[in-house]
Order: sequence, then C-alpha cells, then structure tokens
Amino acid sequence: MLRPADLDALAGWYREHARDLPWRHPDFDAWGTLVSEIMLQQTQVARVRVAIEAWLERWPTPAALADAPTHEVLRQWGTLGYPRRALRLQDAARAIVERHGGVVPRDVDALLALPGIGDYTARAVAVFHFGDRHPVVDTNVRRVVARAVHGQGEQGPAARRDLADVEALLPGDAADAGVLSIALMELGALVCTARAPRCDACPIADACAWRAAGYPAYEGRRAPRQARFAGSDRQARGTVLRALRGLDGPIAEAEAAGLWPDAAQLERALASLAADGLVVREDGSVRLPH
DNA sequence: AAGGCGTGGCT
DNA sequence: TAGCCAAGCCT
Repeated sequence: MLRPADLDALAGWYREHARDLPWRHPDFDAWGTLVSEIMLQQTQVARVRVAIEAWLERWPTPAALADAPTHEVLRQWGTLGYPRRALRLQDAARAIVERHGGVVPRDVDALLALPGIGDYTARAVAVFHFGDRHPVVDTNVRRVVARAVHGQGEQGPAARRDLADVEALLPGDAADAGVLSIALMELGALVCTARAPRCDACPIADACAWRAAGYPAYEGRRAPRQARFAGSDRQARGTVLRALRGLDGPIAEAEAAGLWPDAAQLERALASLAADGLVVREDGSVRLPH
C-alpha cells in the first residue's frame, strides 16, 4: 500500500532525479505536448528527443500541420516508426482546426475524439499541460503499480480497469495527482524497469509489496509475443516506405519489385499501405500521398 | 480482445 | 544472438 509518506518520497525523488526533457519545459505549449506524446507512443525517449524540435519548428501550430503536404509529413516523421501515427497526427491537426478553432482542447473527451489519441495520450495532455486531475496510465505506471501495490512482478496486458485502478491511488489535489503520475512514469523508466530493476535506488522500496513478498516470479497472463520482424509483412512495408521517403517522385511498380524478394508479400505490403493511406497506387506506380 | 503495426537499442 | 522492450492505438 502506498501511504501519503510514500507519495511524498516519490515526489521528492522526482524533483531530484527527473530528466530534463524538452516537453517538460514550461514554454512547451499544448500542441507541442500533444505532438511529443504521439511520438512517444512506442518510440523511445532518446529518439523523440532528437526529432521533436525540428518538427515543431516546421509546424508550430495545428493549423500549420493541417496545411502541410502529407508526403512531407511522412518524410519529416522519418524513421520514428509506426508511420500511421504521422497520418493520424495530421488528421488530428485538421480536426483541431475544424472543431476547436485551431486550439488544442483541454477536455479529455474532446481529446479522445481526435484520431490517434487514446486513453494514455488524452490524459497525458490534460494532466501534463493543462494541470487537470486524471489518472495517466502508461506501461511504466502499470508496472510500478503492479509491483509496489499488487506484489506482482509484471503488469500483464493492458486492461480497461487500469484507469480506475490508478485513479484510486491519486491524491485529491490536481497538482499533487499530476506529480504522482509523472513520478510513477519516471520511476518506471529509470528505476523500476522491466528488466533488472534498481531497487536499491527506489524511493518506495520499503513500501513495495513485490519486494516484501520476496520478488515472486510472475505467474499471470502476458501480452502475446510479437511476431518475428525479419521477413515479415511489416518489414516489407517499412522497406517500401523508406524507399519512397528517399525519392522525390513515384516508383514504378515494376521497379518496386526490386525492393523485396517475395512478390506476393510485396503485393500484400503495397495493398495494406494503400489501404492505410500511406501510399497511393496509380498509373502503374506507387507514391507517397500528396 | 487479440493481433497488426516500425525501428532501434540492449542483453 | 535472438528476443525483449519501448510515454499505445485501432479494429
């Protein structure tokens, strides 16, 4: 159980050890916060750190991104991965312009209604930028709570009840609740890590149920393992997009055949990329969307 | 609700 | 090294 004294210890630890990240600076506006959170969906902090500045310099407002050519958006996204996020980010920018006058909304339900924004990202913006009181639940928070509160070594697959689970831990004051959320995330990222947790450096080690139980091995359900990447359709998609990003114009489909050894798999990749709106197939060639 | 979806770093 | 993991979202 986390007592008020433990929450204080956590907050104190955060003040002392928090990384100096661009999106934590006070001059970071709501749009910058939203963009950073989208980029951080399954992409490491170190890589987002490098990419965020140029992105915001180029498109400093939702209106600016809404008006950009989509092929340039995909090029600027570069190798951050999961390029559908770039399309949805532009769609979100357009929705912000149309529905909210170009101003990033503060309301969680309005944020959730934007493409590419789910439970985590919506509340991250509402809490970390606007300072409202909501549970912010990412994989780090789920892991720390699984260990410290529930005595489990791993968090298991994400579930709808995670939100209510963390809500129950939050102090009543919005500012205190926000510090707890960001501190839980930072603790999970730096100390209470998935592999080789550094319990000797943990500010709440004395309160940790997992530690108290002697670090029992995890017996619960796990998320299914990812399919192997090498030779996958995903790799084929990535190869096609990488080639298109490096060119100004289209690639003839006959030429595209040279990008991937398995013709049937390449065709699946092209079809799914087109279905996602990441490429356009016309006149026997493939290109990025305008 | 289980699986698809990039890319790179770490062990 | 092969697999795990990373501030998830969508269907």
